[in-house]
Amino acid sequence: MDSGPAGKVTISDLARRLGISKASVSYALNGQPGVSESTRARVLALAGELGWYPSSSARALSQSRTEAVGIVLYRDPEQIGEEPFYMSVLAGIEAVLGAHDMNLLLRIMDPRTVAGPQRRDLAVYERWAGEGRVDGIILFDLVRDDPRPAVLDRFRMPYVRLGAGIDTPPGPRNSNLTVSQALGAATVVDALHERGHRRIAFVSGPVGLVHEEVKTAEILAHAARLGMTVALSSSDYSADDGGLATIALMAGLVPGAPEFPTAIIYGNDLMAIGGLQALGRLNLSVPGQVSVVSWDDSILCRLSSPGIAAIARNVPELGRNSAQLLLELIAGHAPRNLEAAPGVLSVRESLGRNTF
Amino acid sequence: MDSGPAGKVTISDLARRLGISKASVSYALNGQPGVSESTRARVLALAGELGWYPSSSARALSQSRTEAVGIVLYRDPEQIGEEPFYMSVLAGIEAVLGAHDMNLLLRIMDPRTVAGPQRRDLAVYERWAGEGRVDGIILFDLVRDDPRPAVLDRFRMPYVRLGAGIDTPPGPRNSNLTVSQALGAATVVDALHERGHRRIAFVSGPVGLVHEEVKTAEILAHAARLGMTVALSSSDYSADDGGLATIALMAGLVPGAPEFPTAIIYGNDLMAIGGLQALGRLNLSVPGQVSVVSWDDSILCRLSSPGIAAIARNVPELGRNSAQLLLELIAGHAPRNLEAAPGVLSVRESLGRNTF
DNA sequence: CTGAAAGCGCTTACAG
DNA sequence: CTGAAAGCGCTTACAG
Repeated sequence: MDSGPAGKVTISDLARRLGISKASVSYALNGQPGVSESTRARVLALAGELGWYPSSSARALSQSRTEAVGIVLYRDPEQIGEEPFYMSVLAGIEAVLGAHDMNLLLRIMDPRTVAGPQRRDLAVYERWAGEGRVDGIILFDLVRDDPRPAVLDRFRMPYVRLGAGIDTPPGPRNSNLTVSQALGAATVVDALHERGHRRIAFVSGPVGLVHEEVKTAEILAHAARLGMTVALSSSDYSADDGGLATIALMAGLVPGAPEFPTAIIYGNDLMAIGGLQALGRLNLSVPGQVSVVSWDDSILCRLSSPGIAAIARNVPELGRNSAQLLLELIAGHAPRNLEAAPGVLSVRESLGRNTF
Repeated sequence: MDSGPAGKVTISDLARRLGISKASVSYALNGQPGVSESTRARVLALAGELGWYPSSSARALSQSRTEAVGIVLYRDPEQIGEEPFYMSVLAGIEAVLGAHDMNLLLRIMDPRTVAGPQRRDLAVYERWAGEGRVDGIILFDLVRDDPRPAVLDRFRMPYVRLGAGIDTPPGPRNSNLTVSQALGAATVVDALHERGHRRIAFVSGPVGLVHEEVKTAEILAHAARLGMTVALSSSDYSADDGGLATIALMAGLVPGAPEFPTAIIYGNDLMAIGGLQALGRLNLSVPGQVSVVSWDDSILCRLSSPGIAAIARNVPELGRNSAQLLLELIAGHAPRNLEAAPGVLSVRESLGRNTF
């Protein structure tokens, strides 16, 4: 009920005013043994009265714990804004972190403002780790030969890989939230096969992203088992480029011809949206002549007309699980992998029977 | 080029190995005067070799600067994921913060898990300020009699209000990024008036949000000047609730009747989307019988069919400007207000002539 | 130009 | 149960 500090209230202030030592104050405030209950009560009362808060820097310095977790989003900010995935997974992460009074340090970096061949985000990871600014890190968008784990390992910084392949082993200081792309691939390819599609196409996200490469491999494998053929293309996850990839894929092909894909799978929702528009420009009807399926569901797929069928994953749950894994690591528990629940197919108008 | 620290390298390590004092090392590392150039060079070389990084906690403790800025998003996480506004403004903020090596501390809190009448986010602001965890804060979603400024003022924590009314004065330790809703209201109401609309409706966001209240007042004022009438409703920014508000607004009204609004303005894109679907369910054609305009533009408005006309603001710029204002405050400059550029109307199919 | 020392606000063995 | 002291890793007057 005081009118506010004219400067920070410290445990020294509390100790002085109570005529006891800083140590006793600290024990009392932290619920540690070593003080009588009456002393503890007096300390807590005065702390409340004076509006004492522990200095996070002082605590971090003496405990080597910052109570913060870091995430770097290395993606075109414009895309990040349009793709609901990121905010949803962040919200899931935050729900768990907040419940444990942990803070999220977020960095959004635009890869396009790059000069050299080096990823600019590496410097941020190195700095955060070197400065001891965070207690752990969650890694998004893993790529083949990802350079980030080595940097973090060097500093003994705990981390979780979100969306690692199911065969990724946990390390000495890192767990993985694994995603089985095989199940997703089977779901979507089966759905197309059932509807009579025999020649399909897959427009993946950026080459190099592990989960996109695995998706591609799994789609190829599952389609081959069912005697289907797959045309491949890749794009940068944006709607515009997804449209371009679609045009490159379909240009010059005659509907009904043997090499004409009767269904296209897109690696994310934005590319599916762009693809849908491109198909319209090519005068191809969806789903009349071409079916469209997105690998991720979102409001965009629901809003589109026709609505876009999609593999729906529980994205906030992805976030919650990875945060949980990281908190365990930070608490000193043994690393472990956790497998994310597979997505289910949301059937919408863009998915139809092959009519050829 | 070392193989990595088996523990943190400190300035004491550097001082010992070079046979000089910690003070000299510190001066050398920070580009301060007080060391010879040759000593400085030796220190920098060794620091590089050993992979030294300053401890952020130690620095924060001795400088009372955390190099972090805080933001609390107190909104339904699901909505946040769907609405591109938040990620876009965060990306803009990050662009400026990152360029100044500042970090963003983000908290996403779900207001629905509330128990009492008190806003749960207040505790986070108080804690961040009390613990000295951030150097400044950006406030989103200002409400009437917003309790947050008082909390921050009490701790002398610098802050910027994003989207304050143009008449909000800067305080001793806070600047404002103001938005002129009058210009937006004039733009949209004029556009409707020109197209022959005389009775319109406005579905605002949550009552209590300052910018929604101001939007309402400005729309009413401008419409009155033009001899138009306005029916009012409010909703919670979600698509579903925007649909419900629309139904409540239009139910029982006969197209063409004097009290039938021929155009509806929505406070954000999600409500406009939901409203559009609701109008469809009411068998009202857009823009044949009702025109629709959203106060914020996004990919959702572009994707919708019919496309939704919208007031397009430069959202990342909003973020960049507010971050800039906050960095100035943190650097000790005088508070000031900055007025955001007014939005321009993106005309799309949902905006048509009044046919009654 | 350089070093010894105090201080930032906490935590944590270590003696009484 | 309580206090005096050292330490976390920096910065910054203050003497030489």
